[in-house]
Amino acid sequence: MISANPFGEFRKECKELLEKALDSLFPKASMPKIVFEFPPSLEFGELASSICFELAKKLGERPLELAKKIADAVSSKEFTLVGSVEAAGAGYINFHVNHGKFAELTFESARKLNSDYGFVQAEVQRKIIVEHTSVNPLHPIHIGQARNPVLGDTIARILRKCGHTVSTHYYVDDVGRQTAIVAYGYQKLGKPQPKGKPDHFIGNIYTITNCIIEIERLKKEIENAEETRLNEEVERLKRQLDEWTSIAAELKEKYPELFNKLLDEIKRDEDPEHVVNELNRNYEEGREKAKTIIREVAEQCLEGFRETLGRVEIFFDSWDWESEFVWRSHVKKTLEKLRETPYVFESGNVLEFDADKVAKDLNLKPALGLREDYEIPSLTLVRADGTTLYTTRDVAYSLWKLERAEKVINVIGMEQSLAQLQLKLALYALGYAEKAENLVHFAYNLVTLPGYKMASRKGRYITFDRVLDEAVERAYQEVSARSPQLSEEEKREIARFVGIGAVKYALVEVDPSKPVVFTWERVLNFERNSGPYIQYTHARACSILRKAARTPEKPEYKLLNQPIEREILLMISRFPEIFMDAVENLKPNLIAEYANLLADKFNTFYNALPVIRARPPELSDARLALVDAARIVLRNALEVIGIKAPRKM
RNA sequence: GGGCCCGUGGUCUAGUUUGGAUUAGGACGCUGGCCUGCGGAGCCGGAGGUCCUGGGUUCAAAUCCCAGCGGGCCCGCCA
Repeated sequence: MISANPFGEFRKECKELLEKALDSLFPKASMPKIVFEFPPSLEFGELASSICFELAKKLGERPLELAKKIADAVSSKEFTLVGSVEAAGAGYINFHVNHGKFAELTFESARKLNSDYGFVQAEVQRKIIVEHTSVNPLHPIHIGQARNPVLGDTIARILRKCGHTVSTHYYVDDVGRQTAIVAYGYQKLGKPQPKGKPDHFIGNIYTITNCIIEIERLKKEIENAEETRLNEEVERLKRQLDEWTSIAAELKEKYPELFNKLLDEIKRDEDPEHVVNELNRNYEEGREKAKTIIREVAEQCLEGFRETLGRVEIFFDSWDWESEFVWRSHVKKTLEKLRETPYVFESGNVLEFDADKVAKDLNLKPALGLREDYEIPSLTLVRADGTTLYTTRDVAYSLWKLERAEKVINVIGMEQSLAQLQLKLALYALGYAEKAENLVHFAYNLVTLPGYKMASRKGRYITFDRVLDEAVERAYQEVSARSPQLSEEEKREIARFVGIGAVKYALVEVDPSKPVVFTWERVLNFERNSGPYIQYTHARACSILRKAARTPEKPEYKLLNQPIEREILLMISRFPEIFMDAVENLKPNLIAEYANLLADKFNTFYNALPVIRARPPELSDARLALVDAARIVLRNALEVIGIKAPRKM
């Protein structure tokens, strides 16, 4: 017999036993919901119920007395996976598994299901779009943004594993002032061939151009403010100017040639900002000249992104260009429909969306987790010059996605929570309540640097490429020191998956809602609690199986009675439940944490007990089955978070 | 000013949604052991804690509620 969820079978049996016992003992009493918890130690069994504390009040008995009665009643029933039931502590009912039977079920299930073990299929399989990464094509992906692809890719992987049809989408944000700025600089340089990696090259042009334009803009604003004698305003602007001037000095030192050339060229324009705005408007209108230049820049950036993401084996099914939604009138049509609702109004020359009124009229605040007295800020849909804003265009894009999938998960940093809320309310306003409910904002917290704040517009960031380079280099040094006998090619290969495994693990391991402070120490960890540690443990398990060179013919599972063996058994049996928990709550970190804990236990086992030379042979066979099952689960867990499980390293 | 997120030994982190066991799990760092054993990227041991604070609910609170405090983010005709 095998099961997709061995621990679930045990849990089910415990529940049935407890229900029957309660029913026969207290046929008339209304029972609290039966939930189980994990005892603090295996001495107290594998599952426990604290129902007696609650029942004691209702029935006027002591919890422990009740627990004893219930345990006795349960014990008179027939068991299959349950081994024994007892009352303990102040009133717990503890359920122990029958180790022999449970080990057989668990290890045989893991080994037979193999690469499918743990991945319990969803009851309803859906079409799901996961939009993630979507870094603007202006500069390289930096380490602050790298949490996004790693989380997004893992979410896509776990959803696929439970049978959903998942499509990963990258939203190319090529519309807007920022892309116009970089294209402007690129044009000023005479459309140069990139030196080095194209996204890095474009990133430098962007930062420098943006900086020069900002300085010009601030100088003009200060002149204006001085004329009207707004002293506070002047001070504020001067502080901003100071900051940009120091950024300019940094950039000039780092990239003197590029900086000076851009400065000379931009100075020729009377009003660079006006040229940029013009370019932006021409692009939205789909004029050929603007299209050629902006697409050229964006494509170069994306080429760099594909290379970086390819290194970490993250790929996309669809690249959705924001401009397409503008040019093909999706945005215009959506705006027209929004205008017909009572929630859009003009203010000055701009068009505003009253998100708060929608929430109030449809009574959505409680469902959205908002207080009634919280007033949701309105959203500007259209600028005075007639161009649209990012969130406006995102409404059209979201509708497009929701027409193609039953559920859409947007992996976007939590700093965009308000915009995502306004977007959702726009869908409600348009009458797409069901679609709005199928739109999920998967919000994750920021990655920060200990010294200063990363700011891509200011050119202050550590690129993802650099982090990957460092990690692979460190891994190369490690592998060279540990295994000098390997060929150069083998060392390079191992260094690659070890270094990248370390980085991915570090980014996926932490609860997405918690902030992460980036340190090299965190990412370049190859010891306990790291990707490489789990990879190493997997390789160790493979090594035992390789040396044994036999399949376990007649394992006697009840001989696996050492505490560490029972702990590993329990963990392997629970992998399917951990996976389901990770899927339902979109918490990929649970799988990383689980894999690390299983690796810990496996290493303890490895060190304490012999496998191949264990006697009698039936015990050796049972341990071999355990090792094989652990190997399978470690591999499955690593693969579902996108980390390679090597046989050797 | 308003909203959201986070707060757990020196540092990092699990547990908080669904409250439970005299001992709040891990890791790093510190420290003492284990290299003739199936891979030492390992194993075994030790020291180190106001679970941010104060109230409340409960037989039981790191977990739930209220009020604060600290840090981050957002409240733009940026994305």
